Amino acid sequence: MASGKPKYYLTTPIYYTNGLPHIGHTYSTIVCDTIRRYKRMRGFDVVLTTGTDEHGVNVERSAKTAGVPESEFVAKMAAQWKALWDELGVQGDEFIRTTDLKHAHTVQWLFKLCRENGYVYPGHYTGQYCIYDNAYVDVKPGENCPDCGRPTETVTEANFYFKLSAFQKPLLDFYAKNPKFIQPEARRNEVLSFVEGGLRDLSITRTSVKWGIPVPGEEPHVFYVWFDALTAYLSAVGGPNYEKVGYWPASLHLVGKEIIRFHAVYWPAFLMAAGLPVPKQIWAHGWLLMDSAKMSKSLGNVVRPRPIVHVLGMDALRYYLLRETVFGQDGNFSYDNLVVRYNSDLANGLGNLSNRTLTMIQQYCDGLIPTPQSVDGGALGLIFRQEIGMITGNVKTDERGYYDTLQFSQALQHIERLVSQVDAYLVQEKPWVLAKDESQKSHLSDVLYSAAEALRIITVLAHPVIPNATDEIWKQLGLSGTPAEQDLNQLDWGQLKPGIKIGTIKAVFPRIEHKEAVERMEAMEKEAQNAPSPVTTPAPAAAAPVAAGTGAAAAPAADVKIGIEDFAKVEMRVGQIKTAERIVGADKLLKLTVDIGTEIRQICAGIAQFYEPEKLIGRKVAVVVNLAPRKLRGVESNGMIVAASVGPEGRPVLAGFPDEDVEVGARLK
RNA sequence: CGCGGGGUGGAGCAGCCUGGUAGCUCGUCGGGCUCAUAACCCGAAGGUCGUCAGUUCAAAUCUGACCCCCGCAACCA
Repeated sequence: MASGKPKYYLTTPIYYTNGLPHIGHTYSTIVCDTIRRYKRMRGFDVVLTTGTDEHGVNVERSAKTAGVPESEFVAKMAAQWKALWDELGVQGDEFIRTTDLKHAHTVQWLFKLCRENGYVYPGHYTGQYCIYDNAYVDVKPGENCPDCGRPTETVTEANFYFKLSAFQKPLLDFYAKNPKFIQPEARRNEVLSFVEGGLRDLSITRTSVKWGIPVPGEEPHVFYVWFDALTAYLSAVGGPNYEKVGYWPASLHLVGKEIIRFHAVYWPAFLMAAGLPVPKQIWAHGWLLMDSAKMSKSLGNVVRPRPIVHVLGMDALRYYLLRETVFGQDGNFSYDNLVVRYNSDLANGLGNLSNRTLTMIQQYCDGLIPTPQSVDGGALGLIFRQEIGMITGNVKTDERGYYDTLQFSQALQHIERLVSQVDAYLVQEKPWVLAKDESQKSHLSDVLYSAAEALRIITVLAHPVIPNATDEIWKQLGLSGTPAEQDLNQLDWGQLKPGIKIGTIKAVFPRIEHKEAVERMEAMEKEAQNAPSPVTTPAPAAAAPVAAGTGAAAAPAADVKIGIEDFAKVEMRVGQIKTAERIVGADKLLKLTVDIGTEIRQICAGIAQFYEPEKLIGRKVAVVVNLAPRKLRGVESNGMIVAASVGPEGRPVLAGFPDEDVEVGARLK
């Protein structure tokens, strides 16, 4: 560890293990891995931490559903997260689990420091608690649970508070002194206005939860989410011994925009309270939005990384995620686009260039890198020198390049341009013509040397994003070592040594038929969604999930079977709509009165966008009659009209009885 | 006055912070080349940069107002 290199510590979010990774988590992680690789090549001593957040009620509940102890449940989940990162070529240096012992020690230590400094005090948390879901919900007293609709109770529990309110000014001062602390700027403004609006103290422990890190000497208190999870960044690099290990404070926490507040407000406040150094920068990236229309009709339109990796390879996924969206902004994900990018940029672009260059060296130069008359590279060399500067910056002049500023799409666009330049250069110089003329021998050598040198530089530049393919090209060029070992500070035209014997030529990005590729990925995705969840399956046959590599599955608890006795609890009857009217100010809701045989009920239904109220009168529908009443838009609703949810947008279609005239009040079984 | 994102040639996007030739991928049309992964290169057609007003010598870019679209939340029991 002791090296003269500057240290760089970066982190992905610590992912919650209640579910399995989807494309969004993959995005965060791949970005971090790319930064890590880049910084390494830049001469930094880099540590990348990722990991899993494994505590809390949700895990408690999922484990119960799966019928396994919490520790077993999270161990399996964590193993799957880790396995996926390996498949994606992510080089995590630390994988921290919040159930790790060293993490527990760090959290307890941080708590102790905060408490000693007077920023922790015992208090009571009062909130609305859903006893059915076993969780606090964010509603007013008297309102029902937003998840299950059942009544909530006002519960008060003892817990410890963190004096966040004391940090409003210190935080604002800190933001002012470190204007780049929160990136991008839009997010910074958001956080600023949040903090300026005043900060309330934060409850950081629970007694209603068991699955958590115990608060020493204060059992049954356990630490609550953020105080636990955020601290993982610190426990990964030494915890209480952070000074000895030497990587704290973090250079960069990369997070999704939805959790910026916790990282930019709570986390620095905790650290300030403990008297510890705060991280240098928080970068919030955007979301990957799905064009759900095309994905799958079933509601789970979650895209997972594995099918893509299986069909196109991990480099393709990495490349696509970084090339297609502007870092920091929201982006779109689509299989169509992915395959188009793969074919145009990777197969036809870099892959083909590598192939044609090497083939010519093989054919015209006996497979040896030719000796040029001079190594300055002429016009092409000039362009390359410029572009190297734009992409990687220049340490000497302290200029920052696209990679340094996390403008990955720009960096890659410039690399593409270089590929294109070399293709044009080849067409212009026509080495295949020169090869037929003995007197052009030295010119031919110049041209093919330049092409090979260009390829070598491109390989180095692209390596942080597409590590596999660039390793392969490097080998095919006959070079020793790997692109990762190249020093980006020294990268320049003319460093390729003539006379090297090239390796075996092989397509690095074989072209793929568009339709077939998309179909294969969609089919795999679908299959994965239908597969039983590896953890929820009772009596896990030890074998499957981790090794099989098909572990992608619906979130646990999604496919739990119920017995007939559970179904019998639901009472559905035939009802006839008597009146129907729109509710003022509500786009989706209709207020209906429905005759269910024994009485006439008022029921709200979210179908206003698809059904005219007048046309509903007299219609017979299926009604769930024993549902707890709930107020919607201020209007009481006593039951539910049964409807099918059609299409990706979930358009409601009322269930009905077309075959026979049924009697109002008849029970559905 | 709920929060946020966006409206740029046929499609999908970049450029906007740091005003000054409107760029990329796909598609279309024409040409070239044959080393290469039906690839690659060159050229062409196609854009009032949502609307209106303002600032400026100069606006896709800055300011203001407005119109429209999309997420989330509310209202889908």
